[in-house]
Amino acid sequence: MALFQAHEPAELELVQSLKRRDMLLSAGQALIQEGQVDAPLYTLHRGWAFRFKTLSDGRRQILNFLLAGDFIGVQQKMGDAAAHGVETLTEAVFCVFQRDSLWEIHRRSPTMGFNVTWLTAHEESLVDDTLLSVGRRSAEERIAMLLILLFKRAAALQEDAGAKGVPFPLTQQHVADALGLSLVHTNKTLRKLEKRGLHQIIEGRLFMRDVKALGRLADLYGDGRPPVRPLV
Amino acid sequence: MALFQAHEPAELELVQSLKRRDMLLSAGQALIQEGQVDAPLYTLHRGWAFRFKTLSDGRRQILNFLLAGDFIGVQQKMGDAAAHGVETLTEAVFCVFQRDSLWEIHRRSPTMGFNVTWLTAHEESLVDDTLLSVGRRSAEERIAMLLILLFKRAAALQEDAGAKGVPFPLTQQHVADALGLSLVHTNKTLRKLEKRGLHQIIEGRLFMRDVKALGRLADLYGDGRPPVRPLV
DNA sequence: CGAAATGTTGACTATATTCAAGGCAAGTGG
DNA sequence: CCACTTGCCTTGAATATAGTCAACATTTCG
Repeated sequence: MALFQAHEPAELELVQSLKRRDMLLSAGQALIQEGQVDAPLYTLHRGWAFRFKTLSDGRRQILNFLLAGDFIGVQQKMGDAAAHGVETLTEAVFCVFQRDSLWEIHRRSPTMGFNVTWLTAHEESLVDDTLLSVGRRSAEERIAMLLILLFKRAAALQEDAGAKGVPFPLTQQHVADALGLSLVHTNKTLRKLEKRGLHQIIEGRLFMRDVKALGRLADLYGDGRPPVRPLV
Repeated sequence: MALFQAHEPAELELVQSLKRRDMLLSAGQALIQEGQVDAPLYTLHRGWAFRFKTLSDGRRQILNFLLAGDFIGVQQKMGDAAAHGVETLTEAVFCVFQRDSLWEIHRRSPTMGFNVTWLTAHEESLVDDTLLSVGRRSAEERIAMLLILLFKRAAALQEDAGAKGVPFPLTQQHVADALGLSLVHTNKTLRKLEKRGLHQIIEGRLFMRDVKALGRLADLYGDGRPPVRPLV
């Protein structure tokens, strides 16, 4: 797949040797509980998931969405409690690594170690983007931004996203929780943009009807296309 | 200093060999411009700074605050434009590395490479925390959270923070931009908490007057004490 | 000393939240 | 097969939190 770098056989072997097993979860299942100790490392092979945090009264913030190729669990140190939960949005397959694989990767392959750093930094930059949205964009702008970013990420994983759209497995509650909005306001804003002909969500698929207008709304720099990335 | 891990002589040497020079900036100076290409890597040795992003109409979001020991610039790939700016809050000393040091660190010391990954992941978790605040906490709660977190971080770098307070070089505009609030609302909320006796800011120093009440307000789990960390 | 940056406060407004009610589609059990 | 529940989407009305505007005080700094 064009999104991912080609890797040396030795690197692939290394990763294979650290891999424990595959894990299949159905939609809406928890992969990591908030506060869980010593959660393993994962990569997401297929499907969608998200990382989140909650306050004690139940308010939830989605930190980012996870798509194929995302690496999960670098944040917590060994022996630490997970600072965030991870839950699936669709049926999803994860590749499970034991906790100390992070160290093994660094020890046995500087290249792969570097890749892990890069992946981690890249994920941070996604959270940075969301923080800018949630802190400084209006509801309309936030939604425009989210649609563009998710569309681009999902489109990088498939062929003809323009015509067939991309999967959009989020409920409006997920959108609200990702953008720091209430469910009701999210619904109204989503409807407004759809009525203006900017996008459509039909049967769980997202279609971009006016990317330019959405981009203007979101004040998006650059093409927003995800960079080519390493795969662990 | 108790906050930082002890390192092997070989590791210290490696870092020294990659170091280009020291750099002194006065307060309010830009270290990295948003969009700047091929910015070097830095560590912050002394002083305070912050990372931020702006929208084209000037709205600004502060992503996080940087204190002594923080590593700067891992996010951008070689040849990439910086996705965020960095600016000093106080006079500050930075240690400058050339751009490819990141790779050299990984190549020449798996341990230090691992540390860089850890540091990057840790910084992400700070942004995660802020995103939770900005997305789901009220203005009062956000401010309580920010005060606690900055206090703990600053206190870890000095002796008797309880009595003498910690430096607090932020203007109210910085607080507003970090929390996604307007300047006026930030001012009013800050005054409200101060009148309730939760904290005081006097001559650029922050004093915690009722940490428990602040913690309750912020819905803070754990002790919020920053973990022991590697130094690069 | 004067200018510029920062902090403070009140009045007004707007964006977004909460509350409430209802619709639709899918799944479940009798 | 049909009533019933459940989850998700939709909409209007009332409310609240936070934003904007404006004016002035205070501090900092050249």
